[in-house]
Amino acid sequence: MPELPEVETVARGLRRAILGRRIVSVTLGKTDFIDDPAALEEHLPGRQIAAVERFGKFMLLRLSAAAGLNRVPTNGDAAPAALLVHLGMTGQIAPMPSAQPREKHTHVCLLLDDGRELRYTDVRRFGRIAYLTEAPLAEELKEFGADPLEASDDEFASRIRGRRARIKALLLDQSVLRGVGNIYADESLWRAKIHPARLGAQLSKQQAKTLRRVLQEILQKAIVMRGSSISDFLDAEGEPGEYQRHHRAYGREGKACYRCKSSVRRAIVAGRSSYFCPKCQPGPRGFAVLPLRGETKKRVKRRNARRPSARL
DNA sequence: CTCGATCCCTGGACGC
DNA sequence: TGCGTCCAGGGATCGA
Repeated sequence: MPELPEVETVARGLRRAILGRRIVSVTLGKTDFIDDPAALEEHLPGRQIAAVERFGKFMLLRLSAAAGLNRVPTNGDAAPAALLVHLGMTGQIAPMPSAQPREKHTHVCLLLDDGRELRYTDVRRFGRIAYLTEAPLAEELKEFGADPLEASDDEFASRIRGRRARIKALLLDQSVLRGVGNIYADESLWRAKIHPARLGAQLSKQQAKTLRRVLQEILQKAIVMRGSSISDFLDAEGEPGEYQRHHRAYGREGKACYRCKSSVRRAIVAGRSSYFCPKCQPGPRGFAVLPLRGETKKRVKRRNARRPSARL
């Protein structure tokens, strides 16, 4: 769920919190989502966190040469490197007092030189962590598309309008644009009044232009609001975001469209639940919309039974 | 090139 | 109450 705005929020928090700190030691839990766990244990201790960057949905902890060494390292640690961190669906990363008990599903702990621990927790382990030196890192990053906040009109249009894939699939494709996920894809398509199943090549120049503009506006506003907390997203300070209150399509199945009051519907596009207004965002002929799975009397009754105060 | 299907993983919602 | 099932979805991978 963490997409560009959420990752940007976490990266900014980390920048404030751990920039310049030195890593003292490494403790690992489950490691099946880590590229090369042994490399973390071997190369992180002694390194200084020189920068925290966001690249699409990745965070990049830039590591400078091991500090204060009285000998030349023989394992390559004199050269710059980076820790690549992807939060997947449920990843969280934050510095904590070492004395604080570790949360369940904590899989990486980096003890810092100020006594705190930078902890990575990830219930579902859809995230990814990798220690990379410069060449492999460059190799890794070159596969990705444009940053949606930086792409020009022309670049955006050429990446979208030259493709026969569905616009939703293109927005989600990290090799086309880096950082957009399911929420911000649906939100930008709603605002641009484009159905998610339209083909990239089908968009007019004007539609591509509009889509780029609203996508940037939405991402920027979401960053200001510190992202969307729909499941369990928390930033590096442990705070939820606020942008979920501004969602106009995502998760609003059966609710009234903010523009035309039609019922927002859901369909599977590019293998993902996609929310849109069937009136504002007309779809290809005969495009299948899923039957509403909204409120049944039974569900309302059940919820009220759990939370009686919800009726007041 | 593009598609859908399948897998990874866990917890919460739901139905019976 | 408890148990089984489905769903959430970013990404990799594979076959059509």
